[in-house]
Amino acid sequence: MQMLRIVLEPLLDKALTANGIHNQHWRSMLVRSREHDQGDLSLPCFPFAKELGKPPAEIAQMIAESLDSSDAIGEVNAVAGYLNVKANPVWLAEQVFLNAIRIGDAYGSKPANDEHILVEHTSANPNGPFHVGRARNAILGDTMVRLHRLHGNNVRAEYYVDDMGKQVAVLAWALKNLSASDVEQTLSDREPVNSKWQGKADHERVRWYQAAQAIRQDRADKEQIEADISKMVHASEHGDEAVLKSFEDAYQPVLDGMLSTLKRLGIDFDTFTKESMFVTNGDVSRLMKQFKTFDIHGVAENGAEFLDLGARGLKGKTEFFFRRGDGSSLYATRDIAYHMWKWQQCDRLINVLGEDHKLQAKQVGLTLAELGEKIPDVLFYSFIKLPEGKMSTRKGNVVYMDDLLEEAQAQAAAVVSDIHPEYTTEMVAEIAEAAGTSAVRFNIIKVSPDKGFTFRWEEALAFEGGSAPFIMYSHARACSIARKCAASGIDITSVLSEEATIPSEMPKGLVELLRTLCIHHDILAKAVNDRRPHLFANQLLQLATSFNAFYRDCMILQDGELNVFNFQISELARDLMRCSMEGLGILPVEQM
RNA sequence: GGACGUAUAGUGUAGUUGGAUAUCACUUUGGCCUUCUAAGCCGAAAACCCGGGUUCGAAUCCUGGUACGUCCGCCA
Repeated sequence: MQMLRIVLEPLLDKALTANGIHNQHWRSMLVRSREHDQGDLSLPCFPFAKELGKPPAEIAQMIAESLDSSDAIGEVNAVAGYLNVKANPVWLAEQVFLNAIRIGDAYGSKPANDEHILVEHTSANPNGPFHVGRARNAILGDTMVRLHRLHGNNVRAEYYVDDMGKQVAVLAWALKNLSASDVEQTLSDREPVNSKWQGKADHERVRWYQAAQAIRQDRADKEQIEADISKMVHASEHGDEAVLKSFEDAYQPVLDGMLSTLKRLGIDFDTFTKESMFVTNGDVSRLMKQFKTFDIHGVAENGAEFLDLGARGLKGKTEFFFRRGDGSSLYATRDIAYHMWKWQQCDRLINVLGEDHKLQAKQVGLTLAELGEKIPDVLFYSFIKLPEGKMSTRKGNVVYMDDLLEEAQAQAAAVVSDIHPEYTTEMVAEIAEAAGTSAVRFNIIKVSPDKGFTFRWEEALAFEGGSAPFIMYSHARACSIARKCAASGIDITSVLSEEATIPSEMPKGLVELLRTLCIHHDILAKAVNDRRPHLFANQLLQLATSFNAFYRDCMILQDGELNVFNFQISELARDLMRCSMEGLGILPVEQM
């Protein structure tokens, strides 16, 4: 609780000095109380024991007794060697009314500061529909974008389009050379496209890609095919505009299909940057020339070139190849050109990458350092697998995001119409869509990114306990109260601007809500700075839980009588829930 | 083989710049709707991979194992 810490530290400093403790190390020992019932901040006094020659319990007691009082401090106690300080609930309520808990908005409409942040995420090859594994990147990335905006930063969400190289070439070759019947014949042993997704280009065109992959292995003229594809790859890497255009015609509808899936999850991008740009504008060849001048530059037998990053501390395979024997560039080379370009337009750079990119990111980082550039922050995440094992389109062991969202919507609709038979079909569909997509996002974001994750339908579609609908429900309940007040003829605007009397005695649920409100911003800052969005997801669950406790203990409208203070707190909490939900991509519907 | 990451109740998960009685949810189980939305609330049971070390104090740090994941392409 930062706001309490600011008040407490000078008082503690004085009390500690008075008791003969002079080193300043204690500041880092003052931590959030582990025993929530005991306090908000705690100071373990064990390290002072040696210095003072007294038992820790006694020292804690001495400090407690010599601590000056303050409006901010409610209780001070010394237990088992710990000095516990609890904030005064009345003071917390004052802080809340003074707007100390305000956070920004998730749409970045009015950034509070001038720090420009570029978040690059997703950047999936445009060759097929998203499965839930690939979607972890998009959900993490979009959440980082939203949380940074909530934190007041100026953020750009960027998708790096892999518009050259072998994967796109294979897709382009297939669309040009294979008929629909060729494709269906080749893939006769696989599941057909779900009829629901017919006409959605990511689902349809991936069949061409898959058929081409099969044909490249088996067909009699496979060497000719390979040569054709190589020729296209080679041309693209030398910036051949006709070939790049044919690639674009092949992948763009696929990419559009993929983006419509993300759109359903509330995920948008500000800019799309094509990889080929760095070839056609000459950045890549300039970069390769510059690499030649480095003292860690090396040449292989066939003329391929590399940097020996072993000299810069890289372990294992230390040669980082940036140029093939035929003179063309590699993906990583272009990635470095891309990073230099990105650094020209932001103060901070965040890349969201799967753990399979760790080595590559290390190589890019070391090379950027060699070039005198800054190194980007990277948010790595571990993969999502299925109970049957690794997700693989080839083996048919895959769950498409489109299918998951449909199922989530359907199951949510069943719950809504069960609870509220009086709702119209349209209302049910709308609420179910919000609850379903929000639940899918939340179930992925609430888990620490570095933790492996096994996708299970029953967990992805859980709508109780620690889920998005649980949070949405608390918020909807707050909305319902406000509606009820308005309906009973209360002038909401004037009531909210009244100066309410803060009660000196508060029920437990109210105190808990105030304490939760007052650490909300601290947790947001930590989640953003440490790139750990799940911390904020857990805080939002805590906020919803605290609101439920407040709802239990504090009546707002009773026998037609409005409790102004309770209503103001309820509305503040409601607003904080709403913008926090938007920060995680949960839709704050007002009625459920 | 080498590098990196992960290991917490039956299940999933939080907590790791060392600190108290280890968080939350699901499951199991006992209660609460004639009062602002019960997708809710209150209670019970249940866990730090194994061995050593450092420390007043270790889930957290060091070390040695074990299990799982990822990488070790002139692919992207």
